[in-house]
Amino acid sequence: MPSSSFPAPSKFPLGPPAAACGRGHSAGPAPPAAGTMKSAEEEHYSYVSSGLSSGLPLSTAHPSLPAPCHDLQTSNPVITVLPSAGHPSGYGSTVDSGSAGYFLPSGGARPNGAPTLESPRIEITSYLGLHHGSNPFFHDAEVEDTVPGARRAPSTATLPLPSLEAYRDPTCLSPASSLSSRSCNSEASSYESNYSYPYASPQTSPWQSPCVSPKTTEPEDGFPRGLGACTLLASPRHSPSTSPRTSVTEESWLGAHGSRPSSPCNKRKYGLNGRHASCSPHPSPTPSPQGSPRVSVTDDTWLDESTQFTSSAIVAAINALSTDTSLDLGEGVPVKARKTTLEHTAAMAFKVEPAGEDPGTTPPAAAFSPSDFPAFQHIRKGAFCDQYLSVPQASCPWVKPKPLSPASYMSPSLPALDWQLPPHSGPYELRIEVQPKSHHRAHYETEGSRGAVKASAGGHPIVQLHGYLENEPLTLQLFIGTADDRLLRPHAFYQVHRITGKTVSTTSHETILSNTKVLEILLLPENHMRAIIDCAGILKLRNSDIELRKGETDIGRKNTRVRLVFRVHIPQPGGRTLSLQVASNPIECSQRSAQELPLVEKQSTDSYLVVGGRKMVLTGHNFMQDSKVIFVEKAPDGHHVWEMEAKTDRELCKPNSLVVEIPPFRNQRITSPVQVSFYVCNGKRKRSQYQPFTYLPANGNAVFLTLTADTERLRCFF
DNA sequence: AGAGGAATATCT
DNA sequence: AGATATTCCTCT
Repeated sequence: MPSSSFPAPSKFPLGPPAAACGRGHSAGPAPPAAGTMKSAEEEHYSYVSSGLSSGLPLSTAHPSLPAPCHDLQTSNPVITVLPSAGHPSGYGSTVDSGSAGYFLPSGGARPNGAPTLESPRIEITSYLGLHHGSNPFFHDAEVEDTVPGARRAPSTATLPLPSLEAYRDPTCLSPASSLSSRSCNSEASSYESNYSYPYASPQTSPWQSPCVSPKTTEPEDGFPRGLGACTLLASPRHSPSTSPRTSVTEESWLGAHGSRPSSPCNKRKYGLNGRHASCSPHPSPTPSPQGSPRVSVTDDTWLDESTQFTSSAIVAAINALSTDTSLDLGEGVPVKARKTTLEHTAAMAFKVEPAGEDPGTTPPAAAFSPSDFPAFQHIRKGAFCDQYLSVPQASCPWVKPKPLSPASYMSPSLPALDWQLPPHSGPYELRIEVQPKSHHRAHYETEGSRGAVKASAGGHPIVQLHGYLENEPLTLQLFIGTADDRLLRPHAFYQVHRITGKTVSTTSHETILSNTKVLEILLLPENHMRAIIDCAGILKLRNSDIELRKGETDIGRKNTRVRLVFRVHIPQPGGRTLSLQVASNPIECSQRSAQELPLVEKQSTDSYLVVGGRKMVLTGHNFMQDSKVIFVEKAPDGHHVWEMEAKTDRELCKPNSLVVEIPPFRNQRITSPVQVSFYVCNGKRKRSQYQPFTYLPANGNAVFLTLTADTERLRCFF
């Protein structure tokens, strides 16, 4: 089994498409402009194309689809995909066996396979309500492929869409869908997306239309892969004509882009107007409540991964779903406004909301089986793509399609990237043997690569699949996922960046699922199904670009932590496929992390003359350009304290080191011992920035300055 | 390419 | 004013 292939990405690089799917469908952000939206139905129709294309399996391809599972089990459900062809039912429905279940995010499939939603059409109502219907999260793991037809039903659902628009700026309205970062993601999963499509998430619909630019629709793109779906079709809906946005061409987009909007709002507006004219109008003064569902996650918030599967996990999941969509309770405060941190709390609580939105969660997807709507699959991409604002490719270099690697194959039915999968099932366990460093500065498209993610102890992360005894190599997929407290999903603001070169020992192949770039790495039996991940860097996309995408509800500001997400699809007897997934520890991707509190690990000497003006070298971490060293003298009486800033010799400073000149002590006339200490501060920050640095000598004693009788020569013993 | 640092630009 | 986000520069 080689690999899985991803559906072809759509043309858009950025594409929200995928995301769109996920989210949109599910939760649906409410489309701001209703007008723009097409009816859900339409969407469906549009999709029509044939089913998925099949992937091309290489050796083992499995067409099967993922199935959601219900069980939450802590463990994780596994998803198996059945190849079956045919029937629709399966897709989300059945649960399969055992193991696995995995959660679907929003989808609503039912265990039995029946999609939760049934009606074919999607109603897009915007309201909050939502429902998701059933909990989308859990579905049976296995998914069978069913016939396309079968599945379709799912559609049903009304997607609750919150009013998405509201979400960000009233004016701007973004598409809303909330899903956070994932929004895109959702799409990412191609399959699912497909499935989801039918639903048209609220968000989707509305936006889509506008979005759909003709081009998007085009298949082109180049991505032949899998699903090509995108190509799909230009579904009618997409037809440019239809959509207002048509007018907006990339160019226009570019133009807009070109000059980055300074503020998000502007951008958005721009986007809206331009693209979605319709939207603009809408901007209801009142932001729709729902607007953005997603609460943005802030740094603060994230939880451990572990939680995800626990009961709390469930809750979390729910929250997650809701989150995105969430309408804020309040009102339509733009998501951004909200900002992260807080939100959690409150937000979460109620989040449950409409499911749909969350891309990440997107349960909906699960619900549908591709089979049901073959066409959809394609659609999804296409649709999605369209829906999102297309980003100029230029801006999204990473989007470029690449040739399939041999290993890859497209399987139409692999679980969407925002589906929650277990790390182990039966004899198999996908494990991260060596975790990545907790910090990796991502690079912007305007910069050169900043290299591969490394392991904290040097070297690179290592992933291994245990329990696999076959002789066939498998494809390990890697994408950048979120690290917040909501369900794991592709990160909208970061993409994995493939690194090649002589220093890279692991070859990889790049594909795009939905809006998510995925790196495919072979796991070879001869290597014990173990791979050294030295080919994965992290690309940061501009917040403003991503936030403009339709359906994207996450905000990028302060959303700088990610996780490396690894997946493997193991063919099972009977044609099913077992999908396992494991995520790394969180990785802080901003430069600022390096600006955190300075830490002195050691100083150049432990004893030397300090007569005014001796240089001392401090080595540690997080020293910055403006780091200052403040010496503090405390008189014997303990009441007289003087602080003095040491001069820093920048020319002699090297990374992670500070060369400072110890200032002459004020109390030179004091003949008794004077306690001296110093601390290092970065930037202009004051309190929080100042990190009283307690210098502790090796023996654990405090720092004392012993003044000799002659006082001219002071000896400092640390 | 791969880093590290920092100037600027943008929010909050 | 501060905190963050992006873009630039420089160096190896």
